[in-house]
Amino acid sequence: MTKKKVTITQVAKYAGVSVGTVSNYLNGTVSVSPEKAEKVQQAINDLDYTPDALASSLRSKNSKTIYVLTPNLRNAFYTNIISALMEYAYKAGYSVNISGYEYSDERERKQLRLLGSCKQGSSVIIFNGYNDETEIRRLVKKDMHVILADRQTFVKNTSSVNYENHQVVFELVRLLKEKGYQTIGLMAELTELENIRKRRDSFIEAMHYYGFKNPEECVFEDKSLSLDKLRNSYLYMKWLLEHNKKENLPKAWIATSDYLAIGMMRAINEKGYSIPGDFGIVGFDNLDLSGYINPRLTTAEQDQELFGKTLWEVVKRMKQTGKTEQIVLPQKIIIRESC
Amino acid sequence: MTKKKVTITQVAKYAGVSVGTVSNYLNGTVSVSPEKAEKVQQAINDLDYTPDALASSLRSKNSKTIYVLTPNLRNAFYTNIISALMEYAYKAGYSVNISGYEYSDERERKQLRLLGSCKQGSSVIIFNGYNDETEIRRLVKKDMHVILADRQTFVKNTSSVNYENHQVVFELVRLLKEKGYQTIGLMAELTELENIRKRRDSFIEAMHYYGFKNPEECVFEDKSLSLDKLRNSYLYMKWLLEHNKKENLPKAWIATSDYLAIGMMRAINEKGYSIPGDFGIVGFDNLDLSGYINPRLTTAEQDQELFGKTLWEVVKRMKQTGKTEQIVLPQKIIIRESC
DNA sequence: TTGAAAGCGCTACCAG
DNA sequence: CTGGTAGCGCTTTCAA
Repeated sequence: MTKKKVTITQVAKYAGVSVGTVSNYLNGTVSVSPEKAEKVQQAINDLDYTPDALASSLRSKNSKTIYVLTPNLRNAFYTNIISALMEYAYKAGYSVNISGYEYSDERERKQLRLLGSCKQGSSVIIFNGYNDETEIRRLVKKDMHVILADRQTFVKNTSSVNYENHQVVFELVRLLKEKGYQTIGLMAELTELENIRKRRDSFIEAMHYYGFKNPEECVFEDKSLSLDKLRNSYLYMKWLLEHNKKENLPKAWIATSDYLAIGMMRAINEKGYSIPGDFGIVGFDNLDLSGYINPRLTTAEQDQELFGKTLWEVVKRMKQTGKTEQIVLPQKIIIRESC
Repeated sequence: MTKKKVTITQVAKYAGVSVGTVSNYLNGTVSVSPEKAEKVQQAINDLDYTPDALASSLRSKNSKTIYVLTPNLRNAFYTNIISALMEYAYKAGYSVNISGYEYSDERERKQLRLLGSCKQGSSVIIFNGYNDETEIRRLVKKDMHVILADRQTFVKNTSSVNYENHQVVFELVRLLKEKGYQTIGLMAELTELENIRKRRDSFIEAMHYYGFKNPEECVFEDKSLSLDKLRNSYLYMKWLLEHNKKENLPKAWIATSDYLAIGMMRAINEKGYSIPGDFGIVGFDNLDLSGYINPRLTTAEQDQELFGKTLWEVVKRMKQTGKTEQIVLPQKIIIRESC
């Protein structure tokens, strides 16, 4: 009872024309006479024909899918960007293929390797990632368009889209200093990630610059913080609060992501401390939620819609011109209640 | 300077065997003698060959990609489920193709139509959605395996995975009654979505059952609430608070999603009211964040990891047996501080 | 403009 | 077990 797949050949036969004509009609590569066109359309309707995208791109070496490799889909930061990207892709008839590597570099390399079996000319967007230069070069050599997103590493013949991460940290430190905080701590995730490392380094620089002492000792980082951030930062902060006198902890905190900040806030709240009274907190990302929690979170906004849009534009331009480009997007500090 | 794509033919030539042998070696369909195997592997390494997935599935009519159609990626509910699914898919060498339809039924149909050009035998997972029966039937007719997720609509020859939405609402109403709330309101999104409608209907039933009067008047629903939930529920609640005396509003609220609940909480907070003192709130979903906000949100948990896993199992079973199945997953109420 | 024919890179089948 | 060969469904020459 299984209906046989309708092919272009059948359509051609039904319409009494050649497959070439049907193909031309479908793609508009060459114009087709009105009568034939009508017959073909009729056949398509009658037979309920849909072109096979696979066969099409096999032959035409031109795939309409964008591959996205991301740490995971559990972080709104990525999903917002990808959403925006998908939006543009959709309008242009592209589809988006997503995979996650859960912050494992081994796994990332594996996925990258898998991508090697996709059509040349496909676009590949890689979020963060590390220790992957070799695999990336493989892809580039296979003529894929790779775009490095939200990371600093530079690989030859790839494009990149990033947020500015130096100046914004300086501004954050200055803001906290101006608000009167005498000590500032940095709560940071896994520093193998380039942009987090950048924020860490800039933090130390800025602290020196603004006259704080021993900034190195104010950096709190932990591998656990890159996974299940909410829970682990909560646990970490809770531990800090239980094992230190309040006076010995920084009065203000910069968290390298809003998730971290929110987890910390929970721990601080539970201990009976107030924000921003006892501790000031600023985050990074400006998640949708960050303006709705209590107190509302001060954070460095990274415009994700813009990022997604930029990504799409780079994809398109690379297809057209084959040229790579490096783009740096600004961050903006959103001052709310938490510091 | 562009490197020509390495094909199976070249590998065969280089290794001094036939393409068939290389294919057999690669797929393990038929065993290959050790010497030949070694030669082939050598050739693969030397030439840096990667099989073309497209050509492979064109020929074998067996695609290893799962298509997911979701309202969007901005809701952690979906992304958590998809994350879990991706995890299983990844382990089995499948890839996941995601598109969003932004809650537009027209757009959903369009995407569904596009999916028609994918390989027969592919799996398609559709989250929510409505007015799409015709397109779904088309896909089924083309021998695709379609799985309806988180929706009640039944279409012949499709599988489905859902949460139980009737009993859980009864339990919620009972919980609030037992906590002493005299009036309960329901804050609900767009009711074209089957599961939301189900919650609404169950709410009215449950309210009657537990002796509340005029439950129909306690239903607050608005189309705006399905998009940008956080902001729009905040705005809606703010409006309600400004245009009604506190005594005239329900003392307890059931929101059909945590996002809605969080937006409402913000509005209540801003007005200077306390939770759960002045208003009790319960949500639906149990987002990661819901246990970390202030006050911690009581909510009906829908185990998203389990949902994703179930989805994957259904995909696999459909591929193996071709049989469809209907699965209903339980919800669990997580009692925290907000009521 | 149109039809015929030659593949895209791979798997499946067949004979040996 | 192996090599040869016929396609999967489509696009793209190329002549007509």
